[in-house]
Amino acid sequence: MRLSTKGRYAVTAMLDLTLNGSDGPVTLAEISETQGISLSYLEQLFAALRSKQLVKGVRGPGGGYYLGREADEISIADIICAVDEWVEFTRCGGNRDCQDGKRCLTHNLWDDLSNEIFSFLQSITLAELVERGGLKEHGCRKEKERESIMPRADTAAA
Amino acid sequence: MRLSTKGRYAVTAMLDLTLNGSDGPVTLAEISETQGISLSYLEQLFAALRSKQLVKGVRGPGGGYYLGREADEISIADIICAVDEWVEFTRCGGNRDCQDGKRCLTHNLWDDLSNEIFSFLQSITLAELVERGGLKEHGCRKEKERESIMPRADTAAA
DNA sequence: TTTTAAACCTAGTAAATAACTAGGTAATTA
DNA sequence: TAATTACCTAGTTATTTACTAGGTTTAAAA
Repeated sequence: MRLSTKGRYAVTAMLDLTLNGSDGPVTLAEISETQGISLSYLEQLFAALRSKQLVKGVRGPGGGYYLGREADEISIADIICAVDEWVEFTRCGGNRDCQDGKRCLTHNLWDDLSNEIFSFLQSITLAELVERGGLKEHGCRKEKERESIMPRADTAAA
Repeated sequence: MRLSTKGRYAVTAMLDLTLNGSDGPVTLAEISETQGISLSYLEQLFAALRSKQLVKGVRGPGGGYYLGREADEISIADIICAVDEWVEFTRCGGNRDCQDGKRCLTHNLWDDLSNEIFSFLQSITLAELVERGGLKEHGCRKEKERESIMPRADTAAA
């Protein structure tokens, strides 16, 4: 499991879909504007998300993106795995007898950690994240200002 | 908490010290040879480890490195934090009201995950790792071949 | 039917980092 | 005094991140 800002961007964008997708598709231009992520970078992230059926694209004017499944059926692990492809913590390529028939000494460590992180992220869905954050009421973009989910890079504290 | 091969190299090297440090200091040349990590890169890693008192250097012929504390008093988190300096998962710089007085929606998520990973790695010491791996008997480099702890990059499976 | 707004696609680029190389100096032992 | 080690500094290459620039399709709206 790899953890980077890339995966966090993807989670942020998916959260934006969750919050604002109830009345029509959300455009990447909107997400780009609100969350401060470049449009073309979002397109790349969404290409990966789409290939895993986590989002559905609608072309043409009035188009945009929907969640590919219900928000309570998409885990954070799903999202991160889609954009940050799995990188083994070990160098063994995943085979269990990497060291002359037995597993190398650190193998179990990184394996366990990897599982730990994965199950943590898999246990949290987009729906739960919205509930937990208590920000469900901010989702209606027709009546209120859209809201940034993550601080912008340029306004982040030093 | 950042997780990269850098931190894994450091853990591997520290494990080598743990296994082979019982009869005199271990040289970086030995670790470099056995674990397949470049000498100069090891020197950089050990500069960081030394600054955190995780290792003690002994200069001159017959010199090398010892563990800075007992193996059961050094956690994996200690090692990784020494070489992979902490990078916030959030962009908030750690302040709790990054989003107009309230915490951003993903803040708690990354915060929780970060804590999860940290406490996992903090709960495991070098000593435990050696016991768990059941490789304690391989530590005597005078009588047996030294053993690679992690597969070399060039021999790793494709 | 034309225009327009969006997804969708490809290639390239700048910045950061990881991992390494090269070439030293300083301390300690034999 | 010579050898061996830690210790230090300044580069270099490869990879990845995040972005830019330019397209093409699709479908709604004018």
